[in-house]
Amino acid sequence: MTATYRDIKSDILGKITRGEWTPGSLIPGELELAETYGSARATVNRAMRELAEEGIIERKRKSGSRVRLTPLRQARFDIPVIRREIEEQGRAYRYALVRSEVVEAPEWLRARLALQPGAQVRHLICLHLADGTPWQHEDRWINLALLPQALDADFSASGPTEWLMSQIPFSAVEISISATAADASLAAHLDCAPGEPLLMTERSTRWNDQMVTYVRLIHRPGHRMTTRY
Amino acid sequence: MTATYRDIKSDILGKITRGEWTPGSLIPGELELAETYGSARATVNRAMRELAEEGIIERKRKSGSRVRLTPLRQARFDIPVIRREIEEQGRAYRYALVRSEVVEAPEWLRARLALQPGAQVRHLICLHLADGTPWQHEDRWINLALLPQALDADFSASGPTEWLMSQIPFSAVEISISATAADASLAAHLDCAPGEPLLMTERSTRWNDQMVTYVRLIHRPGHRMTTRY
DNA sequence: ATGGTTTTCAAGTCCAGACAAAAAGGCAGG
DNA sequence: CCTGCCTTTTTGTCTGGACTTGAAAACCAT
Repeated sequence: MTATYRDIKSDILGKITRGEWTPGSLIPGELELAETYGSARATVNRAMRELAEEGIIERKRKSGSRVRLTPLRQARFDIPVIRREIEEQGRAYRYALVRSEVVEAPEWLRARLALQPGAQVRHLICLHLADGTPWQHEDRWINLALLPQALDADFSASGPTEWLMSQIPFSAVEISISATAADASLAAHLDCAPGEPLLMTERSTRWNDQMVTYVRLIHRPGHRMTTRY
Repeated sequence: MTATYRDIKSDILGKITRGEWTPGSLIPGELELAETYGSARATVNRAMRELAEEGIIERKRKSGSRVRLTPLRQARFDIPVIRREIEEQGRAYRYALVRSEVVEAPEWLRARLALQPGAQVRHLICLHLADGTPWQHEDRWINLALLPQALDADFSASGPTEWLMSQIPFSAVEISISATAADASLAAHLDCAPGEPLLMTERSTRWNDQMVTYVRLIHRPGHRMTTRY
């Protein structure tokens, strides 16, 4: 019958959304709240900590907790494993390897991955399809200095993403989203008009301060990433 | 000198990224870990809980915790308050109201906001500029049935986003990102070529199952949303 | 075998108390 | 007035103990 940290959390959130505690105002201290809710301070602490993580309130030692003036909105998108994303829609997933080569890293990639001049990379272009229609275009570069196994790996049957997940642990990732226009090759692969606006996700994966792989994922025309909270 | 939950967390993460504990494998139980680290179970619990939140491991009662086979990657983007985003770059923020009208909600908006036929909405088009160059185009619709104050509010000096934050508490938000092409009007406002691919963020804000506002934010050409982890 | 019931185990939560660490505010000396 | 030190307040974390809950597994009767 006693208050759970969830109860406390939603009660506080209620007070904020109902306007009882206005943005910028100071929230009672943990000790006081623990008393009013009849719980331990640790329980109040957890409730408040989670609210802070969610960007609702701001906490500082000595000064106390206050309602954020600008509720820091953050969107969390799941980066799905593409095979699963498609199969969960009840559609048939198909993978196709468009191109595979081992080359010296071009200038722009060297800059991005901080590679030595002359470094070898494996470059792959793949297509992911749902019920036969193109879903995503994958342009993948793998650092062979760090992942020599990638030289012999066979990507004709399944994509490099799944292979990579079994090969490397990761330590840091940078994701970036932007819009780009379809060039001739993209248009052909994604079955759309040249110049069509497309959503692009770029991802660099790092391990111990070394870049392992860089991928440019171009989504099918009209694709949208959605999240709710 | 004793292990903190952070120590434990990073040690476990290390074991996973180094491959000592492989994807799918079972992690020792909290009690056992507490013993090996010489800490209380609650401390181990916090470490493990956070790892689970971050999608590194998967926990189930009775079965125990195991390393996720597909490390659920999720990207978290901060949705900045635009004024601040620009000012933090040391650039001058400027706001301009392009258009303001009160109209009957068009069909597509009614469908999206679940409005009654004939419902009145306030429609605003604004521009946010950094050092005089266009940064973001805001196309905002406000439900007047829910927010009648919006009828009289003056948006000529500052944007509706900041006004709204002071007016409504929020309860649920849906954010969606996609790519779109610049039409003639967008091209003129954002100072780019028609047809140029642009990143678009759409946001619907709800309060108590009623749609309060819908906004379509079009970012300047070349804009990218980035996150790291 | 089959389906329902009980056991058992691991995670989930809570508590009361303790100490640590950050930071604001006050105080003293220059 | 400024500077550095000390005190106090508040959050941050840890402990060792307890009870709760969900789900797998074992048991039992059909």
